[in-house]
Amino acid sequence: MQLSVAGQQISVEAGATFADAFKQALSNKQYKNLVVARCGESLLDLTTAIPADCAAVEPVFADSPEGLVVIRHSTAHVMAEAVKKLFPTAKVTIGPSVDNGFYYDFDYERPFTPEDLEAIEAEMLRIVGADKAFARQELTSAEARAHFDADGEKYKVELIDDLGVEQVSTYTQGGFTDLCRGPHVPRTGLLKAFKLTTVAGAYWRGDEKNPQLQRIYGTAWATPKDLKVYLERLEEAKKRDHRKLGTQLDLFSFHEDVGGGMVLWHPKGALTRAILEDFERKEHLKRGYQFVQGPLILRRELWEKSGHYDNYRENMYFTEIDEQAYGIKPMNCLSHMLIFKSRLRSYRDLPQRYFEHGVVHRHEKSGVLHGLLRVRSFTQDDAHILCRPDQLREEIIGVVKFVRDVMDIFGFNFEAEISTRPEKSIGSDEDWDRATDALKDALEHMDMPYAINAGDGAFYGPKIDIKIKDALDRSWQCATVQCDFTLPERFELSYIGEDGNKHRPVMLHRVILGSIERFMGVLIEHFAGAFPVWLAPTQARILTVTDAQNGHAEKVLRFLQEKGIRAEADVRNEKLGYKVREAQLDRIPYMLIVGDKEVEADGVNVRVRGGADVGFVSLSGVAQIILDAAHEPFKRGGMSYSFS
RNA sequence: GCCCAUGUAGCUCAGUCGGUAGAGCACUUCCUUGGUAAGGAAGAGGUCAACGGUUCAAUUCCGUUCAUGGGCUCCA
Repeated sequence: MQLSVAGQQISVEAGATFADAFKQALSNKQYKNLVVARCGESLLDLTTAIPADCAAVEPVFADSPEGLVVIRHSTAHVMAEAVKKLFPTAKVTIGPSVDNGFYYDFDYERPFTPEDLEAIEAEMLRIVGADKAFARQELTSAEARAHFDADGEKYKVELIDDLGVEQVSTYTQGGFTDLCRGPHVPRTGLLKAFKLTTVAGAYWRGDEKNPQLQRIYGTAWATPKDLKVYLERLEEAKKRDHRKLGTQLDLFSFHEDVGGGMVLWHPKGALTRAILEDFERKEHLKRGYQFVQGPLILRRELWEKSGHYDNYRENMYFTEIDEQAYGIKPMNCLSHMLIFKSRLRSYRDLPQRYFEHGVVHRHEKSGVLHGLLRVRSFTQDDAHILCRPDQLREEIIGVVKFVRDVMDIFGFNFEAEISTRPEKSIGSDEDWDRATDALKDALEHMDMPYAINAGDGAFYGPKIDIKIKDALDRSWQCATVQCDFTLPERFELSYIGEDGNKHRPVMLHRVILGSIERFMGVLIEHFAGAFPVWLAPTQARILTVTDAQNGHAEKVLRFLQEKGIRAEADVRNEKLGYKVREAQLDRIPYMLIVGDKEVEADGVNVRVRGGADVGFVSLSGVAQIILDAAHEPFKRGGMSYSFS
């Protein structure tokens, strides 16, 4: 038969496998790097006989995204084999590939220890060294069920029962057989680069009511070199960890006596957030938002009316005084609605865009707290837009544009997701459909691709979530736009229309940065602590060579401060090298060195954060350099900003 | 909330097989006045996370709580 293999027409005998075909079409080197075959949409084992309906086949190499998925999945099987060999009473469950690696969940009588992981990894290396074949078997569900039942693999039996199909496939390598759709690499010898990383608890089928299993995570790559690069990237991420940098740069801390998830902002961290917030306020004013502010606690009845008491109570803090119950706000919308409601509104007044840096408290489960990225007390850059239905689309577009403008300043890329109606929710199907359509419509108008997150909306309406991608290509949920037809209903918000009758406004909840705390955490990691000049809490530090220059340092400091530059002077009795090192570790953008020469010439010697030596610069010259650098990120959008 | 691990000086960590603790950096003082990533010396600094239990004796063993870390589930 004739078929196209990697773009070449070749002929193969009937019954030939994909491996036979590739052997003809590929160089020896390419062939060795081959993992599976792709025929149309499906990936197939190389050992599979070429089906009659397959006219064109493409190779999938080890280092391709699809190839890596196969390698990781096969490595998971090898790990399961190793675990069964070392711990025969462990029950296997599932073991998929994930980003950068794989995991396999086991039911075992005790937790696995780091020493167990070493032993398992050593056993895996033996299995890989033996270069065993992965063999696929097709069998009926009944046969497979009998096989796993005989082995006491109750989880596999449950999986087969739930699949509810006639035929299943299994894969065997060495003495280990696993229920699996495949495909797999042809031989274990192709798995050249893996490492077990961690062991963790996980629920069977992700449900916390189910038994807790032992999950072993590993990473696997096409080559040892790729593995090494990945492990180095992990090290890099560790160095950028905002919790570590937060201590090193003296930005913030947590205190056991304060409670979990409560941040204490130190002067440098508080200044940086103040700059962020100031920047945001100015951008909101430019876009027609109005500042408002509500209290931290509101009477419980109000939360009952909004539906938060029924739907969100377990996440709220409550307090009581004079027999009056109050809820500490987990969201800012109620005050904003009451402000809207405080007087009669005309259709001419809409949209009303209320903005507040609102401090909210949410009692997140103790196990989910994570540095600044998940806290219990945080500040949202929150706004509620109350508008007419016909203004909805334009308002959503305005918000998405706002997000784009702001994220450009930081150099973040982003992607959008639309989340639809969850099970626990309020409002009519019609309202939900209308709101969801408006969100889709706005993203389509903006030519922004989006994914759908079915059932992931807030209880009061669907939403667009915007995830930003940082310097290490990790994504973070920050901005969100939530459409809400239900709260205006519950609070009987209205405006007088052109027709003189009352009409119901639509409310948009939206945040741009999300939470200031989380965004700060993301920024710290994105910039590895080296904030851009406009955000850096200290923009310049004056370093004296000896105390003979203290007077000049004082003069330079005052000069820069008068220009609105955040500067400080290091006049300690230390050597210059020592001061430079500290300034570098503190990620100060500009080090201004003053020795006798600079006093003489009335200027400074500039060293920038990256280590480059600018040389001698006059006082007005250095102020200009710093102010220009602070302005740089805003140039692209024709924007400007300065904190003073 | 669940599973596992961890909690010793401001930071990073040693240590005590049960007899109340140590280093480096940081801090203070002194010497040193040194030109681009750590000059030298001395000093001070700890209820060994908190609370209970076992013990003649607990920082060490056990329990509980709190906090932190890695996951699960959930979220800005």
